[in-house]
Amino acid sequence: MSEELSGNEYRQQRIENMNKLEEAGFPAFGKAFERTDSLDKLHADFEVDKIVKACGRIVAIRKMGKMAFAHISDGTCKFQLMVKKDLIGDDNFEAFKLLDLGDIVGVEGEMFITRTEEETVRVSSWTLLSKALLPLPEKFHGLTDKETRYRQRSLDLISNPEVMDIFKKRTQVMREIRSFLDGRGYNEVETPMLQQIAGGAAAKPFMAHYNALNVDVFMRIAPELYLKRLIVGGMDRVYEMNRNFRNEGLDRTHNPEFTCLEIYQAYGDMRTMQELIQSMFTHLAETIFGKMEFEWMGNTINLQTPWREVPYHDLVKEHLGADWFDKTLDEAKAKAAELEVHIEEGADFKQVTHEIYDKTIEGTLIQPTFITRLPAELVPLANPCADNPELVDVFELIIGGKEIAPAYSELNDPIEQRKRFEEQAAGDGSKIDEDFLSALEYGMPPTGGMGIGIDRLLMLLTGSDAIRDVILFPQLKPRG
RNA sequence: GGUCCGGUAGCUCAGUCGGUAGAGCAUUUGACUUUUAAUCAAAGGGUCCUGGGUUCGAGCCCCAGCCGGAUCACCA
Repeated sequence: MSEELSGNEYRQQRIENMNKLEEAGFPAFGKAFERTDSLDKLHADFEVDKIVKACGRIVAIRKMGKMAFAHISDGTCKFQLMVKKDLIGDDNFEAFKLLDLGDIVGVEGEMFITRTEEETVRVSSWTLLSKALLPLPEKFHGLTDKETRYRQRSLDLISNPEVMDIFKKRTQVMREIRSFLDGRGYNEVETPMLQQIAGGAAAKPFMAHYNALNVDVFMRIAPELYLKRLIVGGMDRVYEMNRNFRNEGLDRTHNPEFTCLEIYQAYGDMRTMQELIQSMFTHLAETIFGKMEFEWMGNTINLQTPWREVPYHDLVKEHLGADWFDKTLDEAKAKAAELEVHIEEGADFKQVTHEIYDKTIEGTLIQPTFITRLPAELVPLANPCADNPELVDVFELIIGGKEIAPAYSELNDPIEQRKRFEEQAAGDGSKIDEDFLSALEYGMPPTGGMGIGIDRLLMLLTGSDAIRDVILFPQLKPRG
């Protein structure tokens, strides 16, 4: 309440200024303005004495007796304006002095360079495009309160250029991913977000009700089972990059809706995906960021390929000793206790090993690393390795100690697939996607598939520590 | 969910031992034709997150709650 009341004082003053401006012949909310170019382009094509039309939000203003300087910003960059009373006349100058920080204006004038060597527009006429009734955050420190930044992203974008930059990078990355994949012959497709069976992953779904059919539907947790139907149908290379929804916790690396890129390639396998992701990531790093080294969460990460590849068992032996897989269950549990890793009742040797891996090994893999040949129990939807049916032909890509992308040589045996679904569903037949299974029974070619968490990739590329810094409108609790 | 940290002017932040609520920017008024965190002079602006409690007296201490952050746990 207090902020609204005192906010109203600022608002009241601005409304008074607005009324005075309107009396002086400056309507507060103008029409479309045909500018010569955006402010970054005006700087790029700067020419002394060139007459230009520019527009933007006033982010700084220095008024003097008979002249004034201001900076406008349009989200690309800033540009300085100079307004002189003798050039634009008394009335226009007095009206200009009624402008407030945050107002959006359009100006016309010739470009020149000031004594302090700043490219500037000498204003010959100006128009008010939109009056700002509320004050902007402070110019020097900007807006730093994280809660306000996430809740009022407009303000965040206005006052923090580095935030604008991150989201422009996000746009570029997504565009470049599409053009990279399109160039390699992959088809972008859209599959259902509303699904009657939420398959393709193990996660709690969001639910909704579809009135027209009178059925409950789920927001998808993964597009996987639909993309594989397309592989069966003969779309040999498909991808989808869009939102998944998971009704689970929310923290620094999890948002309930997140963007995932899933790629499938018929007649390929996990190796196909391994080549693809290395080429794609280095391409993004080079073309958009112009570098291969990224600072992320206190580490320097080098994306130079080829990336390290290590079979799961070798990695475990590296950290836990060459004789690890000769140990007994009790010895393994003792080691877990020593490492302060909590083990559930009834865990077997493989589960103990994986728990230790999860808690103490994965986080140490800072440089890009493919973990391959995982135990089949850990990965239910992958084909076994040719030389060992207990292992599956997959990789998990770890960067900065975080899982960035899993890839599989996809399971295409419908009988085995049904068996695994039945184990997963634990007796609840309504959870088994029969339609998908019958698609598989028509025959799915050997297929390589991969999922990439786009938000986490962007965290890495932009050096962001929190997923909320790469999602424009992150989920927050309603204000109390 | 556990633990720890935070919430004070529009914004960024101070606030000592429990004793009249502070600064910078922003705002208002005045001066100022090359400023750029403009400068100079003056002024106004507060439900100290909410609700209880202790006390003669609470921004400060205690309890409960709300929101945010960090971290651990859970969760493919």
